[in-house]
Amino acid sequence: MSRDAEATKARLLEAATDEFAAHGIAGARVDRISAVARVNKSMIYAYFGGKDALFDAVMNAHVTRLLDSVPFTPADLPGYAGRLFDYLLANPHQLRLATWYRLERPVTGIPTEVRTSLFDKSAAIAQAQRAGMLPSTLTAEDLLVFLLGLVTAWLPSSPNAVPNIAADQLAEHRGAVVVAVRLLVHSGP
Amino acid sequence: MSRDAEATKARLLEAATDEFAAHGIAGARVDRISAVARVNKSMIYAYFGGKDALFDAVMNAHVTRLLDSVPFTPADLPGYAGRLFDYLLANPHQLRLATWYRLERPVTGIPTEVRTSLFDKSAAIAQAQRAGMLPSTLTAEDLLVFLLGLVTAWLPSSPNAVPNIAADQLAEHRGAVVVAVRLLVHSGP
DNA sequence: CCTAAACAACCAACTAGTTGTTTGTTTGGT
DNA sequence: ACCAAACAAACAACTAGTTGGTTGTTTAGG
Repeated sequence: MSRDAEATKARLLEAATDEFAAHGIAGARVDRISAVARVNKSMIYAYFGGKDALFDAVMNAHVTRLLDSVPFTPADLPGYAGRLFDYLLANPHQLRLATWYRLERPVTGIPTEVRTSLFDKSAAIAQAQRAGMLPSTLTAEDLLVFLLGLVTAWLPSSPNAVPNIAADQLAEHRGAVVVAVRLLVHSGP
Repeated sequence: MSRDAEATKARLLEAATDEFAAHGIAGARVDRISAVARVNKSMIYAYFGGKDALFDAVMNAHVTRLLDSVPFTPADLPGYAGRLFDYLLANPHQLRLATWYRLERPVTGIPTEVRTSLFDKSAAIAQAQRAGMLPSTLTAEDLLVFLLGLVTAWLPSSPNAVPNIAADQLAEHRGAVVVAVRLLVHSGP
């Protein structure tokens, strides 16, 4: 158990996740991360390269985990919204990290992984619309973005100053999210 | 023009707004603020008390300005959504400041001013529902939060990793936002 | 099987620069 | 002459990143 590079890297990543999710890039402290991970600070620079690169590593890990944890189902958008809501509720770091990224990385733009993912989802919705399985009241892009907006509306770290309520109380709004998305995709009678 | 306390305070507030909106509380630099405002650094402490208090001053100014710039119309929620969208598009600092606040002030909770504002709006929606002017498919609270989620969905600094597009391109989505809110409040045929 | 060189993992201490905040003094208007 | 407004300079605390050396693990030669 003593000298395990992979285990050390993992401990650093875990501690970094908590630290970055709590304080963002500028607010995070390298010393705190290494202290929590019980690893010498210099290992961060040996394994990841630096503070910013460590944040990128944390971010990438979370993005890939989200993307293949919640499969996209263009034929069942309300169901997708519900599952995405569940995931974000169970992984509260995800949204905070994403929000920090959006605020503190205005230049970099969003990761290519996410970009292509959004592009693919949008294309899938557009195809479903052409097939008549989804209404064309809204464009595919709008529909996707609004779905995300509805899913994140109740969750903390949304820009909307919604009261920060406990996780079990948040869960009560899952049904409403699904209903709202259904209203968007069942437009008309 | 030289010795005007109010003018210096205003210059500091303006510079602080840009700085905090760009970098948040932890990332903001007091030196940059005073440099941009062309005011000695120590005046920040004389007039506001410190970095955090300066952020609060900036935040309060923006909140009150937003609240009495965009009147709430419970009978016309799509219209309200459109006007709110316009305001946030014209004042890009607003959403960034609000998001920084949410992320970096987890303890404080949201300002009471905002809290009561949300409470009042929610109550007004509930009353309109009882009067039969709005459907009761969703609770008043859900309806309000989803409206905010839809309005902010396309805007930058939303947690959703939506491509950062130019302001004039964003404006093209205004119509879609209004339509989406209309779908929520015109449930059924 | 043994041992010593080679290597990887790890650490304590240090550096150079930055940060928010304070203090003592100077200046300008009335 | 008075006092608020403004400033320059200094301070103590903190921060990301580095360095030289130490310790455990692997491996090659006998």
